This record gives sequence, C-alpha cells and structure tokens, in this order.
Amino acid sequence: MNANSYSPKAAQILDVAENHMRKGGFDAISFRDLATAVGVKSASVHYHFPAKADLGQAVVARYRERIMDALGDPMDHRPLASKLKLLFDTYAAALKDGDSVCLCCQLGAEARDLPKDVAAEVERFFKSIVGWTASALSPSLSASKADKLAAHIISALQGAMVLAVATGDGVHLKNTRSLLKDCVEAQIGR
Amino acid sequence: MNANSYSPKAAQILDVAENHMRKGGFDAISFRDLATAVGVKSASVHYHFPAKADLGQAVVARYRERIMDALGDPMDHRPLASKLKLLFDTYAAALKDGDSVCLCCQLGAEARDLPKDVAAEVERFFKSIVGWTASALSPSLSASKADKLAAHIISALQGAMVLAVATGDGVHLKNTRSLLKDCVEAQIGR
DNA sequence: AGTGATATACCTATCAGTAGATAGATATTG
DNA sequence: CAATATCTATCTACTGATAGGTATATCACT
Repeated sequence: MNANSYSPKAAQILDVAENHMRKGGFDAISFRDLATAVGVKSASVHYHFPAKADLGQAVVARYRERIMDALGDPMDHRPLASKLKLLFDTYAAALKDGDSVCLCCQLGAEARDLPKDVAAEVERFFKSIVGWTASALSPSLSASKADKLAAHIISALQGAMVLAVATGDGVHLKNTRSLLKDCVEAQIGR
Repeated sequence: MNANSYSPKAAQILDVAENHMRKGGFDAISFRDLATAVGVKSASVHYHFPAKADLGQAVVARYRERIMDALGDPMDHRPLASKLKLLFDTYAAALKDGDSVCLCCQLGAEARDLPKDVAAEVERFFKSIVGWTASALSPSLSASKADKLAAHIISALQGAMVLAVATGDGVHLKNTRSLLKDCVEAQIGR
C-alpha cells in the first residue's frame, strides 16, 4: 500500500484528515466532518476506510512515506550540512501555516490513547526519521553517538514546534535550528 | 485562585482529569468518566466546573502553579547546574509512569483546537517555565542568548518526552538531558 | 434554644447533538 | 454480471449541558 495507490476521493479524504489531525489529534476528526469537507456522505468515507483506526493508520503511513521520500538516501554523497538543511526544511514544513505541528508530534504525545495500529505506525515514523538522521550522521560519528544525536535532533525539532504553536511564535523553530547546528558541529568536532 | 483553594472532591476531579489529559489530550476527558472515577454523578462535576473549558483551564493553572512552586526562585544563590538538574527532574517527572508526556506538551500541540481560555493558560505555562530557565541562565549569558537557550532547553525536553512515549523508550529523555548539558556548557563557555 | 435563610454539595432525569458503524438500495462503468 | 462508489436510513452509545429536587451544615436573629 504505497502513497499513490489511493483513489482521488480517498486521497482527498486523507488530505483533510491529516490537516485536522495535525491541529487536534486523532479525536479531532469525525466521519461526518470529513465527508462534508470532501462533498460526500459519512457512509462513503466508511467505504474507503472501514473503521476510524484504518483511516488513522493510512494517514500516518502516507505521511511517513511522503517525508521519507522527500529526504532521499541518507547515505548518498551530499554533504552532511545539506542533508541536515533538507531535514529541517522538510520536517519543519509541518508548521507551514503557523498553526499545526508535525502529525506525529501530535499523535506521538497521545500514543497511549491511540488504537494499536495507529500507534504502531507513529512509532514506525519516528524510527524511520531518527534512523535516516543517524545514517546521515554516521560517516562523521561513532554509531552510538550518531544514534543519540539523531534522536536529540528529532526531539528538539518536535518540541520547538509544540512551543511555536502553543505560544504562537514561529521563532522557536529557527532558534532551535541554529542551536542544533552548533550542537552537531561541536559533536563532529569541526 | 491558587492551587489549594479547591475542595477535596474538586481536587480529586482535577487529579483524574490531569492524568487523562496527559495521555489523550483535552478530548480524552468526559464528565461522565471523571464522575465515575471519583464516585459521583456527572452533574456534580458540572457543579464544581460549570463548563469543560473551566475544568481544562483549572487543570492547566494548577499544573503550572505546582511546577513553578517546585522550581523555586530562579535568581537565588544555588549554582546553575543544580537549578538545571531540578528543572530536568521536576519537569520531566511527567514521564514518571513512562506513558504520559508533560500536560502542556500534550495540550500545546493541540493549542489551535482548544477553547480560548485553556489555550491561554497553556501559553502562560510555557512563558513561565521558559522565563524561569532564562532567569536561571541570565547571570552566565546575555539576555538574548539566555532567552534562546532557555526556549531550546524546554523545547528539547518536550520533544524528548514525545519521542519517549511514542517509541516506548524512556532513554530519549536521559539522552537529551546529557546533550543539553553539553550544549549549555558550550554556550556559557566553560 | 429555636427558627428561618443561605450556601454547599450532591442527586435524578432529561435534552439535543454528535459519534462510529452497518444494512441495503442505487447508479455507473467495464 | 460484477466491481466501484456512492446514497438513504438507521442503530446504539456517548457527549456537554441544564432544570429542578434533596440533604446537610452554617449563620443570624429572636
């Protein structure tokens, strides 16, 4: 099930669901609201996604695929700085309108209250993106240090988004980017 | 309205509400569930907190007061390192059972979907705790650098909690603590 | 001491609205 | 015919909220 295997209507439903979930979490979407937003009835949404957990899982899976595709191969020959810039730009684009965090930041916080399949998909997102970052760092650091620094980078970006949304001030994300850059340079000893 | 001005039953309601909200956000609490948990009927919960927004606001306000009280005066004569240790210990205690993030991390992510008063209280929490941290750093750094580093510290702690809950691995918090310590030391030039 | 007013803290009963989900009919296309 | 995609209609369960009743306790006044 890759991200392009959805019918146009199903993709449209996923788009709306993703936007709503980013702002209010899994409980913020309802079949009726989604149906109205895409111009069908709620029973038709159930046709595409039988249960709410199926919908949630599909939203997260598609999100992960899209992000990971945008990041590309972490082991290719681009310089580390440009990989990290791409990570910051891509991942933090979640804040684009200044009013929503990364989908998995939202869902990650409520992981213990999510349907099992949805929570598993969120966990998979984090393992993917931390793994990508660790791979990108790996030529410059020991495996152990790369893993820790990668997790820290993702953590800090997540938290900065929360702070930005909660205080209504997007500067937090830029601030964290610049401090993370220093942190990475200190670690790789440049 | 300080944290000790609630009747025993109201305080009990706030306790349960806080625990549930930490795991699933504002929508995760219902008057009926709370009532059952404390042994009354839902109408009695409305007696103590007329509307859901009142309850949410009270939970967040009490949380902020408790955390800020535990942190104490950021300008007193304790060494910086022990203030930061207290911050990490106190604030990160939210993860105590390994299955819930900081209340305001959860609510901060969904700030745009919260009742206005609740969102304002969440914002107030963040401004308080970032302000405390900046004050603690202020003897060692310029005001501008202290503000930035303080926001970064809080961001990183928030994000680490999300990662810890989402992946079920509490090591992320310890990891971030140690990298933040390095980051602070690099900034104050020690 | 006795009486009435007031406040506190609960209750029962109910409301309109919304939730996720399903059964079964209909239309369109290959 | 069969697959796809929609519909109408409906179900049960739960949501926040309100109206109005009950019991208890405290206080003021005679």
